[in-house]
Amino acid sequence: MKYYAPKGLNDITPDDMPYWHAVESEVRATMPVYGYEEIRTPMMEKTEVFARGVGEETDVVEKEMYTFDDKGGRSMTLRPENTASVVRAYLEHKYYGKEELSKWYYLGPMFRYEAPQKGRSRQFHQYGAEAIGSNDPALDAEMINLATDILTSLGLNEVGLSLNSIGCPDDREEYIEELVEYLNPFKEELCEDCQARLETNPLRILDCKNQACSSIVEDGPEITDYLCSECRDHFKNVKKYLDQLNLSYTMDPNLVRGLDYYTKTVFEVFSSDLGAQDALVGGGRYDGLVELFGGDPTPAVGFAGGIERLVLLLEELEGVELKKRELDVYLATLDRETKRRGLKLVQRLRNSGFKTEIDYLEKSLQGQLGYADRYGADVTAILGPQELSEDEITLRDMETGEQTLVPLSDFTEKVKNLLESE
RNA sequence: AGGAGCGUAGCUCAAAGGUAGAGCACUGGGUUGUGGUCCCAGUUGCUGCGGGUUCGAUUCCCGUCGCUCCUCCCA
Repeated sequence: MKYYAPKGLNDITPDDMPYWHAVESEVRATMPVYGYEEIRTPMMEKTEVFARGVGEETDVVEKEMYTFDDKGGRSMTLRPENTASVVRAYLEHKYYGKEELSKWYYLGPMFRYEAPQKGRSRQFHQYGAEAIGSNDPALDAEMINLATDILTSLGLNEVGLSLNSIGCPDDREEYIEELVEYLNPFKEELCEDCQARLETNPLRILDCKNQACSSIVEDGPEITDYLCSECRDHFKNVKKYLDQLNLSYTMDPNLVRGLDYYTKTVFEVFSSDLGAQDALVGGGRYDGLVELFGGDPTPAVGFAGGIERLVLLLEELEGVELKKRELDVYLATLDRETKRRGLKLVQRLRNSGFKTEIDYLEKSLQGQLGYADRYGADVTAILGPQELSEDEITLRDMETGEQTLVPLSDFTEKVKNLLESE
């Protein structure tokens, strides 16, 4: 084979498509129920949108962006996530003046340059929601409710919810100081990456999976102990609302998320049935992002979920109902003349909305019936020279094998009757 | 970026330093124009690519390309 799709960019073939459609239609059905409208932003932005929005020190910006110069010499980047773009669009179209609370959802491809593995590819797909304009902790709870609703509606019940609050920037500053002070004596025991993080981004040490690092962190200070009264109160209420909604969660003091814009509530939904990449959904509040992009201070909260990972789970799940190609009618023809007449009949059936197929492989009648059977045709119409000479056609009920000869003039009508009597 | 594994028929997978196999699928026949089950027969391969060792390599060695999983982080 000479040509392959580029590494990490995958085809979604017709075999996979039923799962994708299941996810996409669930998203499109559920989002409006919670009051979210769709927004579509471009698949690329000027690089600074992500560099600034997501944060210069993040893994995503530091090493995972697909960045290139366009012909005008502008640095462009394929979107690695969608929140920054949505906020940019929110400000660009001045939605702050149009509505007090913007509730939007999206669905589409994202790009990150990483080594592909199970549940991770360079082009991947996310669905997500953003609510811009309210700091109500009930909205955080709604967001989590929405995210889990989509998963459970798809039949995934075995998922976990991790929750934390990383407070406001002031809280974090204070906490980071404490954290660094605590970690400094252990500096030599930390992994190389974390030794660097101690300088650049100490919070990221919390979610380092290195055994040594995590056991050191375990006995260290927890950020929730450093929240200001407002943030503490906010978080307390988020939890209260979650209880109210019967959404169970696990507190994870080390959950800090990889993107810089988060404030207060952060959460992840994961599945133990996935491989190493077990996060299905990630999200949180980002009260500072709108302001960072030049707008008035505007609180916001959102989440994003990965479609590939969902599809992986759905494929393993029994009882997901999938609509495969399935025929209503197959029209068998036996020679050139009957094929010619048959095409017209097929056109008529299709215009009436029946899924209809005719032979293009020069199969024998036996072969054609086999094909009809394989694709689940309810009725096979047989048009041979015998039928044609009498202006008739044979209708075969594929379930019973019963055949009737009907006048060509009544064809569509008779097919319709047969299908309806099923 | 580093580590591990794997590339054999359309698919799933065997084999073994000496003629490359099975199941499924496909085609034909049993049924001159009748599916599902059954029986019989048939088609299918640059064994990823390049080099080396050898009388002989698909097998052993080296390289290369591709895929997969893992480390890190995340969707």
